[in-house]
Amino acid sequence: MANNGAGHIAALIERMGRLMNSDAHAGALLPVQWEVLRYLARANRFSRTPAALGAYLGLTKGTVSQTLRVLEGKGFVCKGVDPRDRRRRRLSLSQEARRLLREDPLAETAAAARHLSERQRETLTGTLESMLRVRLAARHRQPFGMCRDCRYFARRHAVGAPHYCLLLKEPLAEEESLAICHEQRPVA
Amino acid sequence: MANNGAGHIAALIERMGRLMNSDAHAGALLPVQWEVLRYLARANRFSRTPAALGAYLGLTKGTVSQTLRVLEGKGFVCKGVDPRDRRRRRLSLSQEARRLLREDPLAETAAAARHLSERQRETLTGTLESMLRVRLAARHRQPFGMCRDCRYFARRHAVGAPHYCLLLKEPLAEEESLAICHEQRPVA
DNA sequence: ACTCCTTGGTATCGAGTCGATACTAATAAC
DNA sequence: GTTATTAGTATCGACTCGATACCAAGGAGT
Repeated sequence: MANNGAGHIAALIERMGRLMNSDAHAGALLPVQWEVLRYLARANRFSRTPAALGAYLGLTKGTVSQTLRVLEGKGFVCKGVDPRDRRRRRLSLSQEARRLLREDPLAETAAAARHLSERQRETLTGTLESMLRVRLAARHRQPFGMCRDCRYFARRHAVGAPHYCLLLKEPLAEEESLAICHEQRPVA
Repeated sequence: MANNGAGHIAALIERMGRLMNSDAHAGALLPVQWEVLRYLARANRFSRTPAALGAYLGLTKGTVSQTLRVLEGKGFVCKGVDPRDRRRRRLSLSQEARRLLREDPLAETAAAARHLSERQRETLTGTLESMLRVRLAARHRQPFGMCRDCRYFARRHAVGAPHYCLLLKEPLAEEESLAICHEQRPVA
């Protein structure tokens, strides 16, 4: 079961997750609702859709639809329609949601990480990223990595825009190259 | 916000937690129900009570009561009464629950940890434990550490029993010294 | 064109979490 | 012996969550 401490590591992460879940009941939001807001704040415009959100959080589309309805009712999320594909909805955060994110309870966990040494933080980041990659691959889930680390990212390709996406054939702002993307495929 | 990568670490752990939550919808149980079973499997007899469970999971007593009622209805948990304090209930797992725990979805995460090197696992364990300690202390929460690492643990103290608890004044079996305890206070 | 199929999203249902509040019973403090 | 305090339950309302059924828009093949 817990051979080589692998089980212990899983238990530690789970306990941490529980604690964060307990933190996330703070304020006017529930844990998943915080996660939705965080995702929408970090995702680029192609990825701010119910489907991508569901893939990121590992939820069925029904659940996503319901949760978005609640957040829309609270005035944190707005839904528009994608002009290129009128089935898709484009999600965006309200100003109130952005204000709320400045009191994100995730900061409590970040504060605990700040007690580690610089070197410990670097190692921890690398190790967690490695575990996450393994886990996501095993579940055939998209990595949702950063746009500029993608094989379809072309730096300074278009005229009039800093960068360009070769997959979606759209110009990219500098800021967007740092956002996470639904379609991201890491460079081979 | 994400200074020194501390925010990134928090985001990684949260993402991991989400993934595990998604895993934990497997089988006949819900994520929290799995956590209840895991706790009851790891806690010593003094700690298998609704109050200790609530403290461990960070839930209010009402929620714990409700969740236990569901698990009792499914035949995974039994409730008895503590003869020393008839307000307390003593929880125990059924054989069926123990069988179920052999298919614990947490094993998926443990498998991902097994992809790390021995050295990486040791470092990760230490770092996570350190973060957890900081976080628990900040929330004034009990550590729920192992019985034998407690200041009230007396090795080979009693006659007829391997060990002894100086706080509760009860003999302890060898096996129990490895269980987690509600009252545990690490050695100074 | 026209069907067939896939994809993106919604509506509704039932089980269950979760905090809040109000309650009961057993113990502890004085 | 009265008065806290503590352990647990009961009930309520908001919400998550998967499952199922459904609808609309786009795509593929003929």
